[in-house]
Amino acid sequence: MSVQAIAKLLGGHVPLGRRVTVQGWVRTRRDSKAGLSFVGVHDGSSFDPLQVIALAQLPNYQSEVLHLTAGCAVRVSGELVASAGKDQRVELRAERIEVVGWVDDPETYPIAPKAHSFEYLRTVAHLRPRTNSIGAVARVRHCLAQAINRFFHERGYCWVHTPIITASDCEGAGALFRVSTLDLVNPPRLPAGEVDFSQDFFGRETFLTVSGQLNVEAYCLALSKVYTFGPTFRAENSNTSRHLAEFWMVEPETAFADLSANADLAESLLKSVFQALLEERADDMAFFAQRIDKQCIQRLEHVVQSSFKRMDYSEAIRVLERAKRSFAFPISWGMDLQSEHERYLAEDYVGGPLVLINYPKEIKSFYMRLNDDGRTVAAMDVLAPGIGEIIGGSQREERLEVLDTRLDEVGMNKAAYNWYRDLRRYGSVPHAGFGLGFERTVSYVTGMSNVRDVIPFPRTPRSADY
RNA sequence: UCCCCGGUAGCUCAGUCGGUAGAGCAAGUGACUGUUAAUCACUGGGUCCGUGGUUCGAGUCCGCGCCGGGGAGCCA
Repeated sequence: MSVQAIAKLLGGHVPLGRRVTVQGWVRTRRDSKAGLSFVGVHDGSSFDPLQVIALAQLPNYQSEVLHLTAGCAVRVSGELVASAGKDQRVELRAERIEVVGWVDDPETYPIAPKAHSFEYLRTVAHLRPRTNSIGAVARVRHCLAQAINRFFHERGYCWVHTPIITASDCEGAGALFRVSTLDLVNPPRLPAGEVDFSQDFFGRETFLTVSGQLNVEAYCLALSKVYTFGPTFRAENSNTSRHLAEFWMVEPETAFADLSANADLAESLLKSVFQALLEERADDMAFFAQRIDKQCIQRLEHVVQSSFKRMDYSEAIRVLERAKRSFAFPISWGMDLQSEHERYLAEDYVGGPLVLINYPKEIKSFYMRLNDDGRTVAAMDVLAPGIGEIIGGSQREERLEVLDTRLDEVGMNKAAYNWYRDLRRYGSVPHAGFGLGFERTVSYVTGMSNVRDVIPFPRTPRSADY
């Protein structure tokens, strides 16, 4: 008897009357004095559990089946039949139920068949994937990751595995996690007293990467279309529903592309993966729409159908200055937008995703291409209603002299960027790219309001359990 | 890091004026039933976050600390 994924059985891919085996964990058990029990079995392959009919004639009915509780692991063999109940099309009429693993103490099993707060579930991160919500998030996350890789692959982009350990802070700012094998208590020191990193593992100071961008640019100027998709680390003391110390980021980089092409790519990427999600995970999305965020499906459908509004930073400032409502932080040209401004633009003024472009150079990174006006750079942020900045990117400065001037202006050490500057000396071409926050994307599509609940094991300040 | 709010049963929470604690859900037992967040009855279940203080007496008031949530900043 073949082992089948429950998704296959519920999806109608196995004919009625077939004898099959399923393996999974008990979600619920309901007993009927008519001489049978209903056991909801879940294996993670789909949102819905499979209803198993356990007749009292089973040899272990009294001794075991009647003691099954949420979380017990079972292997069930039987015949797939049409269901007499109304909430499912098929069910499994058990001929044999083997209890593979019991739950020690049902009273204290952390995942009771009841509603739990997400705050609580974070404290049992090793068991929370057994819940409806977190299980659905895991499948959605996988679906999006696959869709992203497929999107780029189909367009000729090469997935580049940029390093996790890096020697330079590629943004020139932001806190990094140090990577070191030195003795923290008694490190080797130079005569002047500073720590002697030449004796460290790599012979120099190293950190966990805050972005794969600089490295992927090197591959972009050889393979033309590339992207990274991997973990990223920021040691910022950020305590919000949108920040993690370890998160995943997608960073495409396209040679011979300008800012407009970059924005086009961002837009078609989001549309493509949202479309894939709606098609492939309708079961999980229906759950999110029912229990988490009523708008989530129509929001995605709207994004897929509409075209993203593009707006110059300067125009956005004019819009904000004209806005009828008042802001806690007044805004004027040259200032970075506050969350309230971004929210107003995306949620109230546009009512959908918005691409803001051409920011003042002073508030953006050194590698962004200087526009002809001399005071703005070819930067772009994609703002999504409800989540804020979901994508940040730019056309890169491909002119060495201009790049050097910018490095000097921000007071960065040019020598540390020699290999990056080399790219501008040897066959430099215009190129552009962006970073898509993967957790923010999962959060946006599911309506899960905290990114800590859309990554399997969240890392945040003072929290790295599990 | 800053500003607010919170920490009481396995979970979600209530707890009045300071007088040693209660509900719902979950769990256990029983009844009932092709059930499906089943229903009904009964039962068990407490380091009131920690620490110091005020008081005859602290879940309750005060100080400090820890943890969590919302917002802000940083950003993806």
